[in-house]
Amino acid sequence: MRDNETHMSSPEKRTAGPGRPRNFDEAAALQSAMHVFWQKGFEATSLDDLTKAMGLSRSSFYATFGCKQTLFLRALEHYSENGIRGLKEVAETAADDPVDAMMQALSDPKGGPRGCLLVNCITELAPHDDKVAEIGRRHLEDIEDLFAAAIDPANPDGVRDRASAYSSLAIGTLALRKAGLPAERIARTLKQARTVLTS
Amino acid sequence: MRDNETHMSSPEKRTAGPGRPRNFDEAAALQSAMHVFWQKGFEATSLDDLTKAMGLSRSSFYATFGCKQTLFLRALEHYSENGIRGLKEVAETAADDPVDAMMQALSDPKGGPRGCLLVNCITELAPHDDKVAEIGRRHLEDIEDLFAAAIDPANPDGVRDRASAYSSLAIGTLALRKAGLPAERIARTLKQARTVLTS
DNA sequence: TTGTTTCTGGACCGTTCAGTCCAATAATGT
DNA sequence: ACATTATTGGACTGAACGGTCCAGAAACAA
Repeated sequence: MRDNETHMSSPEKRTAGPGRPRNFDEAAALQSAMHVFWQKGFEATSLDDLTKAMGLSRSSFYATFGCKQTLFLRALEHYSENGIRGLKEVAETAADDPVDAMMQALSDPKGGPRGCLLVNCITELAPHDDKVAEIGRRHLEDIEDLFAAAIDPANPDGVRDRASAYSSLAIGTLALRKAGLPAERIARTLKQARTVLTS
Repeated sequence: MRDNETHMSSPEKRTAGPGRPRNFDEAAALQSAMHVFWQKGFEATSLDDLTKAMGLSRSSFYATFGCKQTLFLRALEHYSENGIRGLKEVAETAADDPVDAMMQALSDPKGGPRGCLLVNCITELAPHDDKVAEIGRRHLEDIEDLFAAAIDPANPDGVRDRASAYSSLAIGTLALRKAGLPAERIARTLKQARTVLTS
């Protein structure tokens, strides 16, 4: 993505009528694409990577998703929605210490060493791509909101700043993971920092 | 960088002798290259970008630096050395509260919204490139060492974990910056978190 | 079956990429 | 001045990129 204004050919709306129906699941394809972007980043992901992972021909790809950039943004939205919903569930499930549970979930995401797709994309693209920055900002704010809601209401001092600190801390550990530092040490760090930040 | 094993043609050692001397400063060229990588990342930086910024012809470029990948690694090393030295100076200068000074410096680096070159590269490349991961790991550990040394010796409990928490926190805020969150809010968050983490 | 509509694979296009190569040039020692 | 050596710019290469296009196959309604 070297340029903000891409060709952006939009997928023509096809009238539903008689004729061959598509034999792939658009949502599943989107999910697959998301995983590729997650693993390789935007620039390093080629159309061959995408079509192969999605099980689509190039034609179907462009007819359905328009262009790489459009698909990418949809994948980011998809990731964000799923991630925030999952994080909310984590907080609700671990009602005894939702903040700690959220920190663990953020720091050790299901994506494994791939980290958080949106944090990756913020780092790679946000400074040069407004749309990515926008989605990223909203994602981060959603996370902060969840932290703010999970913070013990008996300790309401500087809730917003503490929520921000929690998410920054968790996000920061992703870089440590990616650099190859042992997960065990990171978890311990997080645990310790959390007990201190609570007070 | 789609592949770990690149062509890696090494720059032939030129015997010093009579003949035209090079009329550019290798260190300055390296510095310029570093800034380009810092701004655009590895993948998005083309050789034209590099040669233009460095003021070199393609021939001189390859004769001097071998290949893009090699230059890149040298730029990372250069950045790390400079950064760690600068951070150490920050800590020594602000002797009253070196931890706070370091956090500020890390969170609001001279690179501005570009964040930290090494954190960017860890995010973009470390999972697929061992050498980058190695340099990044060392950089992060150096930062942690500086924090550990700066922590009040009257409070020696869990020094290592606290140092790790400080750097994670500072590094995490870089993502917030890149996503476009206002610097003022981030600084406030950091300040508040720091006062709590000290206790 | 026939007609219609949509999907599919692969060929194709123009651009850009990292890297190579060479004739011309410029700075040195003698 | 001359021979020597390294630098320089720019042309070039082969591969990979994102995106387009089309002929044919496949699935529906009738």
